[in-house]
Amino acid sequence: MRLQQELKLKQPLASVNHEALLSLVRTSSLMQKLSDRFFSQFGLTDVQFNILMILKEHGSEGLSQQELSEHLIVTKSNVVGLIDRLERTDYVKRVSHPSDRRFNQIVLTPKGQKLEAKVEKSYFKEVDKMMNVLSPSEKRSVVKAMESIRQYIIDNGA
Amino acid sequence: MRLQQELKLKQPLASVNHEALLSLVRTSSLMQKLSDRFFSQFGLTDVQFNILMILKEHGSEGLSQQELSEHLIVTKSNVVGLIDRLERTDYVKRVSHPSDRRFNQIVLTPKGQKLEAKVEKSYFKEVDKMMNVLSPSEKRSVVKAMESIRQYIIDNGA
DNA sequence: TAGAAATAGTTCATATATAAACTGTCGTGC
DNA sequence: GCACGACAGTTTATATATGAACTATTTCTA
Repeated sequence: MRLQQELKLKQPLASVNHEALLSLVRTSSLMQKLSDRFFSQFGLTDVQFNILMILKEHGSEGLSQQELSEHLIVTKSNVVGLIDRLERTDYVKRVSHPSDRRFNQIVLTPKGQKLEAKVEKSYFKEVDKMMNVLSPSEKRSVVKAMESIRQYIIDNGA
Repeated sequence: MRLQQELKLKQPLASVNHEALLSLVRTSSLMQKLSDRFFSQFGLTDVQFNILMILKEHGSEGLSQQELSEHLIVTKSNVVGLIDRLERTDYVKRVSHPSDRRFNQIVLTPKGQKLEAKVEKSYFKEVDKMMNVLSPSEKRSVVKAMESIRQYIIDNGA
């Protein structure tokens, strides 16, 4: 559907720049909702699955909450609650760092590892289904455009 | 910066599809943060400004909370709090529909109109600055790609 | 080495978001 | 004309997110 209709605008969008921006924002908002629905099948949220994937990559060493907050680009205060909830469901645990008691090492439990492996399979299938609506050259073009926008944001003090 | 570094991945991304998806998600997350910082100058959030813009377009008739929730693609229960907060700061008001007391018509106050006009100018300048990192053909390509993805999501029951 | 600065994590107040259960109002059909 | 269904809005419990103020621990420095 055309963006103008989707946004229920009375007037066409005056600026191509605004149209491009809104089309990005709108699309990622819908992708968010699709992913919420997908992960809720497994009793997870998208953020929780993302944490499980990141922790899997870091094995038994795990990551500190500070490091996790940098991976997720969220504040450390947010991470407290995220880990609280994942600990309650026994998917991750906090392990005290042996030589620096300021740190928690967050690691997957066996239960968390099992769930991650199971969900990951399904997840990549869904990703392929969705992204294959784009041709290979469209994908490259999107990746490149997104990189330019992120560079602008970083240069402007993100 | 390359996505792999930004996401602090140990391994390169295995799939182009996943790379394209993460590059979208990451970019919109950073755009969100940039826009948070921008609107906080004016004591607003991005969502609040979006509501002011939508209401401006609908003048003295306003919109019901239900209609607003469709514009914003959020649930009606979310709209309750959004309007509560905008009413507290006197930027919008709830007006009872004259012939159907189930409806609230949400309209801008004069204070809200003034703020919207002021912020809008600045906002479009920032949008132009950011989106002009893309060439016209890149913008068209992004708009087209985003439309394809949204179509997929809608077809898959968004 | 004692005090200050830096760092990791937590808590609190607040904003945004959902789903489910609820209230109040309006129409329709019998 | 009244019961029932549909619809608008609200409330509640929960998840995600921020910034500011706080505690505990470690490190740096005077």
